Amino acid sequence: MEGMDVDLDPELMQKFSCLGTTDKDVLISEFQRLLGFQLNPAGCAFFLDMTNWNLQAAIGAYYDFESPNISVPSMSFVEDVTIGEGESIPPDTQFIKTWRIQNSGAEAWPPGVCLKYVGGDQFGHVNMVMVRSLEPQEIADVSVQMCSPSRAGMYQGQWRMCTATGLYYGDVIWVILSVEVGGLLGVTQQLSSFETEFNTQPHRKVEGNFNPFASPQKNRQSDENNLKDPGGSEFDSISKNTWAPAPDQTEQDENRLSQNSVNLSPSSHANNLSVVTYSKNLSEDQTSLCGQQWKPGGQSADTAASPSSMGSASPGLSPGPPGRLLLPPDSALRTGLEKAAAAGTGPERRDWSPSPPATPEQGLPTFYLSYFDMLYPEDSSWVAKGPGASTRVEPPDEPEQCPVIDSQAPGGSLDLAPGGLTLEEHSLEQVQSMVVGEVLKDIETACKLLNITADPVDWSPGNVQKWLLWTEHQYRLPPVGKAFQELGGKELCAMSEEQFRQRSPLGGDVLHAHLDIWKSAAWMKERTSPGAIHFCASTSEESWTDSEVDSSCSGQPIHLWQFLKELLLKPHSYGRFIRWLNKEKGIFKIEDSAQVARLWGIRKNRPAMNYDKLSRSIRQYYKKGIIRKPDISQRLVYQFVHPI
DNA sequence: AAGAAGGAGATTC
DNA sequence: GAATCTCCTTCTT
Repeated sequence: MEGMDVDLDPELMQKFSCLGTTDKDVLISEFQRLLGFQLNPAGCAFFLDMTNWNLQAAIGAYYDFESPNISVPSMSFVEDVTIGEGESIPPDTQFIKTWRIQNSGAEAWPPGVCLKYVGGDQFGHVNMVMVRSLEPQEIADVSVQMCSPSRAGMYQGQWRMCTATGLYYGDVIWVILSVEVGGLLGVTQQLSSFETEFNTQPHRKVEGNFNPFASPQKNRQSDENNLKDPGGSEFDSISKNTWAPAPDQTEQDENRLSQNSVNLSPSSHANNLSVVTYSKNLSEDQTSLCGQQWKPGGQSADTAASPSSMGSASPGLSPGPPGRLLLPPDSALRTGLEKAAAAGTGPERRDWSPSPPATPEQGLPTFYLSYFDMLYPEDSSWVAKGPGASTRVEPPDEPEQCPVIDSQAPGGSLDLAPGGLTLEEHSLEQVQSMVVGEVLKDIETACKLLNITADPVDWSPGNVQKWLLWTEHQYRLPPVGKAFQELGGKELCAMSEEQFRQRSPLGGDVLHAHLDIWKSAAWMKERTSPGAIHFCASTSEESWTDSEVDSSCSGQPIHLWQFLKELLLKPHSYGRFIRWLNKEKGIFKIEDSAQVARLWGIRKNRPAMNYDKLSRSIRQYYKKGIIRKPDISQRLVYQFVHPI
């Protein structure tokens, strides 16, 4: 972090000098302009490269690295004005969601800030509303016009304030929607609209006690129970730990530690785990660890800890206490995780939530520590014995069912869950097994996308290269180039960490750690289902349920339409690249054409793949009756002719 | 400028 | 030969 612009690696400088594409030049100039020309082009290129040439992410990275003391606006969620906890809404109903928020900082917000949809369900087409610059401590209501989904169930979406330069700040605020036939809220709102001016102006100032729909009591209770907390979301507490700790917040966090709050979907989709977060009063040493105290391979820590990878949390596989988890007791996973955690390398899970990933406040290392702590209760005071912590497990991607298991257990509770475990232990076990499941799913997904087996030992040199490319990309590792060329899986697995480091001084140890995770996962899989390591037979209920789509193990080359469905079936992992607009009708939208093309290129081993080519292939489906443009044609929106 | 549409030859399996 | 991949032109947003 320190001296980033001073001591740029000569190799990187060389790379920068070779960056000749117009696109990159444009990005560099735009980046430079947005930063007020504080940074030279090489420095701009560094941050852009680090963030996969995502301008917004690069800006976040820059502020994180270069300006730790920069004043970031503060925003605290005050309460839900409309759509409080326990209120239901009928399907397909327009409504206004209003939050009450406060500028909790000491400075007025900069002009041009907005509230942006960052994850979960969007409920309609609005994904952003401009918000007036609030003065310090000023409270305002922000409203968004939304429409409830057509199917009953629990839904949730996340929104967050964002500056004009793309810097996310403040609490992640939530829309929790219970859609029920006969739900009253929409009716209430509609009726109220006759009497009361609708709160549609996003920056309407609060006047008096105007709040036709609020149920503050319920909201408050709901906050304490689970999904939100009154003083700020879990993200906020994390962000404050990693960004700009506020004494008040710390105090609040400590106070909040008197409860454990675990929301688990009964379906226990392991995917949920990627968004496990918890409010924890991180000790100073933990916080400093989050701050990249541990630096594998010197510079790699800085590189790998790119904030671009921070907005996500995939735990990596971890062994637990022997006998408690299904992991090999002698697994090297802990080491691997520890390093991955400390390096701040996290898979680029852009869907889970308060993305985008590159906000400086979302310290991925913190998330990793979260998992790490969870899996090692003896090392931490998390659920089992902490003075308290709040853990949140997101509702599933398919939100038809989202009951909440609320383990509101005050510290020291000895409530017994079935099996004689304390409630905390029970929750911990649930979380642990979900973490494991999550990692297995990550690996499974990678296997399918890369068309490789799960067991690294079986990899051909080509597979190894794919895996390396994938891991570099996912974890933002410096490219290893030809360092592992010609190596097969066996050779790779036989290599020590030191050998990894020798071949790739900048990220070899992290690569080694991730390979360990794969090895252990394969080991585990073999133990549980001998001879079936290839994830062909999905065991989870939601994983690749559409068998016609799952061609990766059939030996047949995958079709583009199948690949697209694969991505769509994994909104948890790829929702930021491609997502359903209307699953029933098969209408989907490519949100990030470049990334989808890139994934397709990886899958087909076509490095030169781009959206132009991919879209041409999609268009070939028009006459075959596989994909078409929807009736109302929109850019990047397509429709499967025969939806599932 | 990016995306959409579609022609046409090349490539891969 | 099917299914892209690649390159291209033209048009639209």
